[in-house]
Amino acid sequence: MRRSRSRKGAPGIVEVARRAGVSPATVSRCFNTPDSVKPDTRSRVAQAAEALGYIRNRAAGTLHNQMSGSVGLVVPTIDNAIFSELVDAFAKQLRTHDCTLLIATHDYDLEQEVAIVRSLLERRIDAVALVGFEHNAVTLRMLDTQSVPVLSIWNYRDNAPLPCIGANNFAAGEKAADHLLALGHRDIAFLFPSDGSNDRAGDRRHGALRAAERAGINSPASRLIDCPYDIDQAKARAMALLSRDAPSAIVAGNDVIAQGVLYACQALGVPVPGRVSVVGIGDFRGSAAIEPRLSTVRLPARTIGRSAADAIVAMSGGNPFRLPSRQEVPFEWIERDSTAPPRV
Amino acid sequence: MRRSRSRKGAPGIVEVARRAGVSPATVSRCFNTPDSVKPDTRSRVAQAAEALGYIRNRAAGTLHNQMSGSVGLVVPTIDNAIFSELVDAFAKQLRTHDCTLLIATHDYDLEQEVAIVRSLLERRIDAVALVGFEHNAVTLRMLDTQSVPVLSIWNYRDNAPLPCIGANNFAAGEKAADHLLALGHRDIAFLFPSDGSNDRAGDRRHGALRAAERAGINSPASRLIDCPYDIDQAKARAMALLSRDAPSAIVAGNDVIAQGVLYACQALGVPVPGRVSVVGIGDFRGSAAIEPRLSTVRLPARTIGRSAADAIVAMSGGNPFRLPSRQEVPFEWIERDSTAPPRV
DNA sequence: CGCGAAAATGAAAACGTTTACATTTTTATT
DNA sequence: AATAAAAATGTAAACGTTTTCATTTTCGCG
Repeated sequence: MRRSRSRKGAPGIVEVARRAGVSPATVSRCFNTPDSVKPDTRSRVAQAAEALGYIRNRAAGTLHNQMSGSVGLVVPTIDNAIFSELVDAFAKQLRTHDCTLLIATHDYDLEQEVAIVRSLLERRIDAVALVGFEHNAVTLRMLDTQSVPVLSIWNYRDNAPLPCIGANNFAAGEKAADHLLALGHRDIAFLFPSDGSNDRAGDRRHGALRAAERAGINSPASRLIDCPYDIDQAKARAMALLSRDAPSAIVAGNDVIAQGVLYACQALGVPVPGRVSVVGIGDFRGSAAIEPRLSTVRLPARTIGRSAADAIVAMSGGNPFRLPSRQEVPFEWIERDSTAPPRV
Repeated sequence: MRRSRSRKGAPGIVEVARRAGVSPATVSRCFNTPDSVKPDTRSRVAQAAEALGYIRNRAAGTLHNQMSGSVGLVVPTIDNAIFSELVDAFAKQLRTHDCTLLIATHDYDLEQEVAIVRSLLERRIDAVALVGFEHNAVTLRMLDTQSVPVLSIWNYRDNAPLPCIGANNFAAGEKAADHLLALGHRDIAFLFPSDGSNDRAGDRRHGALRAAERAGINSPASRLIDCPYDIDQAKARAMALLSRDAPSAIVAGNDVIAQGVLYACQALGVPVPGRVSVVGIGDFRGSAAIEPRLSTVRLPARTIGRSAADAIVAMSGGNPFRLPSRQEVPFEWIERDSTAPPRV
């Protein structure tokens, strides 16, 4: 029994070259710089490649010129409406650049992230996109040592420590709270995850709280509720809150939480927006369909995903101008039916 | 200005070898077969690698032995609760095997799938997982020529044309309908996507219809409604249906559709399950929280994802026993609050 | 101590491309 | 038609590992 050798009998560039009656170099050029080969030769090569079922081996090229044509994407999770839209858009746009996507998730565990990034680096990805700004120092150092461009996606800050493309989560949080305040609400509860490694949630929460303060409201601890991005837990937390001492309005850390809150209201027979107003952040799939239709801050996940893909391809081109140092993608307030002035 | 050369100054295996005072071969062995090197040497090497910040280049290894340590996963989309759980579990389990995931989506377009698989093959993935059984012949031929193992995931059939791991979607459809029939419903509407390339949905639909037939019900065309896996569209379709001529029960092609149906009922003030019973298929995140809590057939996405990851790693080991020819993962009927006997 | 076997290591040849450079062919210009 | 310049192609040397085979070191045991 021999070793695994040439993938069974799959032909290489030299077989194609032989069949087309040219040198391997010419075949290579047909794929990489087609304009540099005579149309006639080109078609002979194409025909030979087709006949042989040739599929080039990018690993060989990668070895030679350090470009793999793949980029890495590291997200906390995709098992959640939060990121799936972003990832989907990113993946699709990447394909238009003939670039493949290596993806990995770490469940908000930054230790895992280190291992993941190392693994991506071993595969010589051309660039990597990470969600948010909170990262292990080791992660960042490795990336730097290997001089692999990094792009932080999803969140945006004026003073971001990394090139980034995303929405201003602080402002989004402000916006959500401001809407409620403008309607006249004074007793507002905030349901946000507190996870320290989640800077997006942190920014939103700070933004919302800042808005409340600005309006002269000092929220007691009982109005600041810790809640993960999980619909079941959100529903449970909201039911506890509502059956004890319902506020007149609730700001949810994202639409998943808002959805849980809405279900809690239904379960308890609390009218929305009659008795309680609810705002979300994100505008996920389904937020426009839920009853009552959810008022929320739309974070343009697809736009971010697409721009990020374009940017990362540009960055990985070895381009010295690591282009989009920072790009803020605007969000939008979407008013629907889950908010109204407080009962007097 | 030179070409891109050795990634800036990132050290290679020979630098590590020099620093540790051993040959490159020994360094290589430290990573691949640590037991074959003396503990003392091993630690010297580890130390040198650490000091230099060495990250091995798998492309080089791939070139040599045809194993990349990456597998491909091709799904229609991840922008949807349907697959995100599956993909997430698959990705996580793969990491436990120190294997990376190349992912791509084709939006139910089998032409795209061909291009995607070619692109994955160029990166020399060790195996590839595809969703379902419907694939372009070219796709399958390429895979065969390159002798790359394929695993079909998500759906299961006794006579599947490919090794597969998944749930029996036909039986799941039967189960959903049977529950309604057992409750005494005779006027049932079916909301399913009809997309020809979606064998999972097709199987479910056939299963549900078969169950109805078996009960002596011959559903008129007006009860067979075409509906994509999209919550907004499902809601719209359901509103049209309910406001015209409401059936006593609805089988939804999956939980996303069911969710839309439930929202439609709320929007119209149709009591569930009082006036209309609704069953879903899938048991997605949120189906247990929605009001009324959705009765559904739980398809164990995470279990499938995990098993599929294990299986594909086993298959890519060059193992001649392409192990799990077919593996059926059982589903489970989850009865909650959206179903009841018909009003008399 | 010495011997043979086993374990650890080293030397060097792959692996399948890409690309700088050399060479040949084509084209444009006179 | 001759020639210079441009375009097309070929030659061969990388790229950074892994692995076979050969060599050296270590070990067990008489």
